[in-house]
Amino acid sequence: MPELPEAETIVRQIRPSLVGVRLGSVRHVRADVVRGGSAAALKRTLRGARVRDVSRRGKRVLIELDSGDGLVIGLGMSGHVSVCEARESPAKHTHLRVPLEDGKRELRFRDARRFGGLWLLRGHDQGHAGFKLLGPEPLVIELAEFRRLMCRRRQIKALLMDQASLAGMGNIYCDEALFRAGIHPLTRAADLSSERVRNLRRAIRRVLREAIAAEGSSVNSYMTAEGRPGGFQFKLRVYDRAGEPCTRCGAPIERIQAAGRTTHYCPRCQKNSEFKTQNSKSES
DNA sequence: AGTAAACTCCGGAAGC
DNA sequence: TGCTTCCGGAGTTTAC
Repeated sequence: MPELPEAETIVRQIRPSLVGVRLGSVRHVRADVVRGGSAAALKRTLRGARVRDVSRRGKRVLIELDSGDGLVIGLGMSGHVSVCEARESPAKHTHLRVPLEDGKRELRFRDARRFGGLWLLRGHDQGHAGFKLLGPEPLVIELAEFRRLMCRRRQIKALLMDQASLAGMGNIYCDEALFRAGIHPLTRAADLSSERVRNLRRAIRRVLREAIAAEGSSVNSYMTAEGRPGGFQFKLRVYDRAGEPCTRCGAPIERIQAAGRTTHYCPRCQKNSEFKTQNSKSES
């Protein structure tokens, strides 16, 4: 599932093909995949526009135009972005095709499950555009601000996954960061000691940087923009490893529900004192 | 107000 | 082969 490292990988790969390039007329767009703005407005905005930059916000890809407008691509859980040969026959579930000015290549967006989508950003509402405001970037946030975030009473896992609190963490990297920080996923954020908060921020930064270096995790259908699988799935320590031995202590990794999500953790390495941990209803 | 849970969208994968 | 079930990012709704 594409999260911050996967989005970052896609951005790095398509950026060189797009920056400074003029877009042609939208060749195909599936109307109900356009969630911010209309398909007609999207066509009008993209046609003839020059790409100023390609960047990432949280787990979303942002294509900024010289006009000041922009296109946000949300990847959902099965979204794929690529710049490919225009004559290449489009894969199933391709919802957006935008030719580049050379006419030989195309920007494409494909998303089988359609949990992702497209948002048109008008110059004046950068950051909003129909979807909830995003929280700070986990690789940028300073310790003091991170501490303020952790003052809430929510479960730490729910808080980390909430895009309005922190932008870019999903199920995989949440579990991995909590493991590295030795924090039980059901702990209330406000109950974390000062030292644990500092460790958690460091664990988040490390796991995200390592995952970016490996071009993301291919656990389901994720592929880089260049069509290759990432490499970080081989370095996951708890995610999708229920029953397998902990890489640190050997205890079997457990799977529970937290914040409505499948959650993996080591019961020995991520043990918080009892009064700091909420009881799980669905321990398996 | 803050938190949490249920429901919704959808198709691939797994299980029977 | 064909059915049913499960899963999830995130918005919305509902309930404490």
